[in-house]
Amino acid sequence: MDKREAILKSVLKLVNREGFYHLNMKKIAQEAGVAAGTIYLYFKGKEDLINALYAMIVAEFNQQVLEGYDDSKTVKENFFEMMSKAIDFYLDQPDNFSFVEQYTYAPFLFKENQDENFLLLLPIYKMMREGKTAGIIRNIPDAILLSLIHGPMNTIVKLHLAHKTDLNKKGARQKFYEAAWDAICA
Amino acid sequence: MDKREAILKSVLKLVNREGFYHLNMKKIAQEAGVAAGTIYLYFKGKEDLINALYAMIVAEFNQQVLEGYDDSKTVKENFFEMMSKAIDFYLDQPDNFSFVEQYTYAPFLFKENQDENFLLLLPIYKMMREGKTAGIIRNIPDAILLSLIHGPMNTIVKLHLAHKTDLNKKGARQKFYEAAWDAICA
Amino acid sequence: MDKREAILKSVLKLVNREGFYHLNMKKIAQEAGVAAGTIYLYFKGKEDLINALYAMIVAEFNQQVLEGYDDSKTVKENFFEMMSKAIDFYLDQPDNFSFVEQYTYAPFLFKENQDENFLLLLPIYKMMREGKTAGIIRNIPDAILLSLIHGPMNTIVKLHLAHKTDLNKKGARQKFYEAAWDAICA
Amino acid sequence: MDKREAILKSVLKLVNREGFYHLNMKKIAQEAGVAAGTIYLYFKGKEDLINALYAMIVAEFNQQVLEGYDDSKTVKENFFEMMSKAIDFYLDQPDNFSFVEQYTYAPFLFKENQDENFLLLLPIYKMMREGKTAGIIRNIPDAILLSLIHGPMNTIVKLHLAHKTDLNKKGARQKFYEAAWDAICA
DNA sequence: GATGAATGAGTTTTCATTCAT
DNA sequence: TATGAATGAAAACTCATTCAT
Repeated sequence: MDKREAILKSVLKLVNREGFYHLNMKKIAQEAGVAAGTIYLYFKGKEDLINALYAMIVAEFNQQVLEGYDDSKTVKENFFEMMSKAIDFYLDQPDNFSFVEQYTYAPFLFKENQDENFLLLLPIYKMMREGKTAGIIRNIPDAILLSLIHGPMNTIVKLHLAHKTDLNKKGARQKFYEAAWDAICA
Repeated sequence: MDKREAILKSVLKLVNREGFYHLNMKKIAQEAGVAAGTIYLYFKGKEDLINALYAMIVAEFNQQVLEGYDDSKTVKENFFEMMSKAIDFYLDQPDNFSFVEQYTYAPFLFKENQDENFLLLLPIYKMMREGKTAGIIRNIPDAILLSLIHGPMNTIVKLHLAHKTDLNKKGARQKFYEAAWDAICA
Repeated sequence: MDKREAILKSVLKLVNREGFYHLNMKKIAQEAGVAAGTIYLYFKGKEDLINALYAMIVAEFNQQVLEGYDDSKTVKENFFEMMSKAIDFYLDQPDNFSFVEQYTYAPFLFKENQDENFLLLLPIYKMMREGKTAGIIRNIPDAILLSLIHGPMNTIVKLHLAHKTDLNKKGARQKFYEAAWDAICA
Repeated sequence: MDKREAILKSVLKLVNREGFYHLNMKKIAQEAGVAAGTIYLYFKGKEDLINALYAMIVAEFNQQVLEGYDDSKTVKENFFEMMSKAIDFYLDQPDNFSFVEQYTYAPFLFKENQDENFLLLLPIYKMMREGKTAGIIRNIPDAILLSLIHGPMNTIVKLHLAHKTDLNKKGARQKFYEAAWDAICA
């Protein structure tokens, strides 16, 4: 495998397994099967490495979620589709979820710009605006809508990954989507 | 002030200001106005200190949220009341929010037991069960309900603290409560 | 002994014994009989440590050389006295010489300000100006005079320390002073 | 250009620009426009490279300085000529000066034999001995004479390169030569 | 000959914890 | 109780050198 890729993957694995706190360059190198110095051929340092990983995940997430978006479908259908894609993304690669959560809540850890926390939410914004224009989605502030979409999705994934629920159980997701939809539909 | 208290408060302040990653015992001592060694008179070590702080916040949170709970009120009233109390808790002491979020998403950082992540959700569980029994709340799995309550609350506080919305604006909270309620009511 | 002092002395010893190139914090700590981390209690880092040592030596040198200066003496007497004091300074503490030489010729190693290279020459400037005013010293540019004073002194010390000559041999210094004086006197 | 040559030149440039301390093989390679590994085709390692460069400069210096030497001229004329050639050497290629100085004062850095420090002084020794034999130069120890010749020359070049004086100014050199001569002539 | 990715030992620096006062 | 200087293990990072291509 490409070494840069291997290093990023090993960070992902380690952050998920042991948390940011226990992450160190030696472990990353070992997990990736490279020498410690090799990391510095691909990244300026720990910070750069972490940021690069976050950027990669965000890009993949947005791409995958927006993939499900189809202008010819109804807002509700798009909402369900996006929820579905987003949940799939994290369920397929649970490490991504853990990493993103830890990254998001680590103020000034590895980022200058707090706003990038919200990069992950871009697909949601798109849908929200279209729904409000069409009068299908409640006319309440964007931030509130956002919280009603992102919040439940985030928490349900967390609960699933903590084995507090099983989103793969038949009907489970449908119920969730419907309920979440009721919070935002006009 | 009591030294133990001062130390806990300074952890809270520092985690919020600089994040877990940049937290260290010297800074904690300085911020608290005590000597580094003094911390060890009150806590076994860094881990114990962090855990003690988390426990303290959880206790305060649960107490404050459950304070608003009144068996003679309707489920919806109790829901609104709880949401309100929970949001107040974090808006009054924003450092608590940042700390709890970071603590929660730092797997195996300072805790063995992942379950304590969910200690904060105890008040919600109480309400949920009563509402379902009374047929007022949707008969869907607890975890899904939980995600529909905790998720939005969590996200809206985050957005407020990031100045992406203002929960103190007239009507803002009411709209939020109503929407969140629609997601869980039968 | 004072630990800060011990650390500075051990840098001096090591730079003289092995050169800047082989200097490292571990060796400094060992030589000083302290833990590696202790150095950082007294100095911000390696750079700060080196600069502090240089500043200390310059201060000692200037103090010792100017001590011999007496306004009631002739310029020539003062010249001899200063040469003598300067040579004594380095012969008594030969490590100082090696350190200062290496520091001086290490561009951008540990210093921003190239001008501080010339701090050591302050006593010479004083004497030069007075001698020129009195018409006893040649009326040629300061820099040339400086080179005729500092240059020989510097080289003779180097040769002595390299055992190429012996400045303690009877009459040796006197001959040197006289010759050096002939270069600058009118 | 010849690669070996390019590598040597790039060391010279880098040592002058950033000092020995910041010199490293990667920078050398980049500056020379070759791959890091290529250096090892021409030199055994860093030490060998540095020593080769020093040897090259010494050879060039001695050749250039001795070029001006003419047995049919007077000792004084030869002295002036040598001073002139030596100063020209460093003023034409200032990097040489910085390199030689740093090399000289880095004990045990790259050389076993301290005596090679004095290789540069060979031309001076030649003149000195002839002058003493002829009774034109003071009958004082060689080392003292050496310090009176090499010392001022060294310092004046340093001051010139540090822009503290200008040896190209009309008459400047002549004054310097005369003064330096007065220190050594009988 | 030439490359430059890879190595890993070595370096600087940090920091939780201890302990003499 | 309280201190804070001191520790030293562990962390991030550097860099001379090698070697497969």
